[in-house]
Amino acid sequence: MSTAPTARPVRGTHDLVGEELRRHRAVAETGRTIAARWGYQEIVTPIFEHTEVFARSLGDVSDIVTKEMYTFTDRGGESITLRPENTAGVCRAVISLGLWQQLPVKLFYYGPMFRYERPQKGRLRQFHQIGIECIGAPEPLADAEVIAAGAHTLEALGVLEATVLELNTLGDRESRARYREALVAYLRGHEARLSADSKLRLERNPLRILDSKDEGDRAIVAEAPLLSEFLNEASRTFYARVKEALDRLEVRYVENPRLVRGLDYYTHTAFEFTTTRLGAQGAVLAGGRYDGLVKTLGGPDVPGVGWAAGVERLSLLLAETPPALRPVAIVPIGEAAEAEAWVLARDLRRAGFAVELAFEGKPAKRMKRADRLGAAVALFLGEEERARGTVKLRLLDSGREEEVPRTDLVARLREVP
RNA sequence: GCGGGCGUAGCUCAGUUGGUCAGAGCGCCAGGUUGUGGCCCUGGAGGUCGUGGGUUCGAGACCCAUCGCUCGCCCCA
Repeated sequence: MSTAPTARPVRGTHDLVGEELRRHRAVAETGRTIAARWGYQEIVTPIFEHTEVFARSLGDVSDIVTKEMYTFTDRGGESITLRPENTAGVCRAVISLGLWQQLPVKLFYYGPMFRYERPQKGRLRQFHQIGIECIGAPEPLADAEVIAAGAHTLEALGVLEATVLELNTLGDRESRARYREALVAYLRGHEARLSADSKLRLERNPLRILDSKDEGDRAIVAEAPLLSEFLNEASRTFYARVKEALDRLEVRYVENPRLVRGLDYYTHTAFEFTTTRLGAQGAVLAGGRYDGLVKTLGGPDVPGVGWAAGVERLSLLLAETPPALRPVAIVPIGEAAEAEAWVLARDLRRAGFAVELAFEGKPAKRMKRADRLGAAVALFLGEEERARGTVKLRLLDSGREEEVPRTDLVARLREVP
C-alpha cells in the first residue's frame, strides 16, 4: 500500500476502531470498575507536565528521561514533556490540589502515555495505561491491597492465569544504599567480563544488572551478594508483613530476588505480573512502593504505592472480543414511510435503543446493511403497516416475524435479548 | 540506539531459474428479488507490485538506499 505521508499515522501510533477499540475499552472499563470497588477514585491529569516533574522523579540517569521522552519548548519558552508514565503526574496533582491533607488518597487513572521507543508488539510510542496509586499509607497492608487490587483486575479480565506475580523488596533507602555499594564492589571485580550494556549500567543503574538477559552477566550475577542479606530489621519485617497479607488474601506470588525496577523512586516492595504470551514484552502490570517521590516533587514527606498496567498488552491477552452493540434497524418501504421512519427512529432512540436507519436504498440493501451491522431486529414500515398503525418486527437471528402495534413497540423491543 | 525477517488490490496471500505475472480467496459495489438480510449465481470497481536509484534488451522478482511493519537486544506497562 503506497500511502501519502498525510495519510499515514506517526510511527508507533495506532488508530483504535471496531474490535480493537472494544477490547481496549473493556480493559480500561474493567480497570475502572475494579478500582472503584477497592475505593480508588478516578483522576484525570494533563497528558503533559513541566519536564522537571519527570526529570526529578524518574532520576536523571534512567533511560526514559535520557532518551525516551517527548520534550519540547512551548511558545512561552517552557520545557514541556508528554508524560511517559503517570505516577509522577498523579503525585504532582496530589500536591497541587492539597489532597495530602486527607490521607490516604486512593486514585485510579487511565490515559495515553508517550515514549520514544522502537515500536514492537505490545510496545508503542503512544500507548495507554491504567493504574492505581495509594498515597499516604506507610503500612505494608497498603502494598498488599494495591497488589491484590491488581490481581483482581487481571482476574476480572480473565487473564490472571496467563500471568505470574513476581515479588521482591528493594528495602528502605538505607538498606538499598548499603546493598548497592556491596553489589558495585562485587561487580567491579568482574567488570572485564560484563556485557557492554552492563558496563554502562554499572555507573548508572547497577541494580539493573541483576535482571540482565546476557548469559555472561547472569553467571556473574548468580554469585553476587543478595539484596535480602543487606536488609535492615525494619525492611525485613516490612516485607514479611506484605507477604503475610498477600497469603491471607490468597494472592499467589513467586519471590524473585533479582526483580528490580527501572525507575529511581521505588523502595521496599517491587512486583510485576508477567506473561510469556507477549514475547519480549512480558510485563503486563507492575509497580511498587515509592516513599520518597512526593517529597522529591516538592510536597510533604508522604509515602506511596501503586502500579500501572499496559492497556494494549492486556488487550492482546484478552480471550475474546466484547460484542458490539446490536442496533434496531428500521426499513421503510415506500415514499411516505420514509419520512415517518425518521420520526419512529427518533422515538426509539429517545426510549434508549440504538437505531440504524439508512439514508437511502431498497429494502434488500437496507437489510444487508442491517445484517452487517449486527442488528438484532429489523422493523419494516410499509403501506399496510402504516394503515394499521403497526410495524412488522423481524428477529434477525431466527427470521421469525410478528406484527406489533406501534403503541406496544417499545415494550416489545425491551423483551428482545 | 544495535542485529535478523518482511513490504504485491481494503484484508489474507500466489506469483517457478528475471521474459502475457499483474493474479486468487475474502471484502466492496451492482444485478438476479421495484416489501425482507445471512446461502447461492452473474457482472463490476480496485494495485505506477512501499518509495527512490541502479544492473539488464527486459525486474514484482537481482543490487543499493530510504520509509514502514515485525522479531530479538535495550527499555519497560
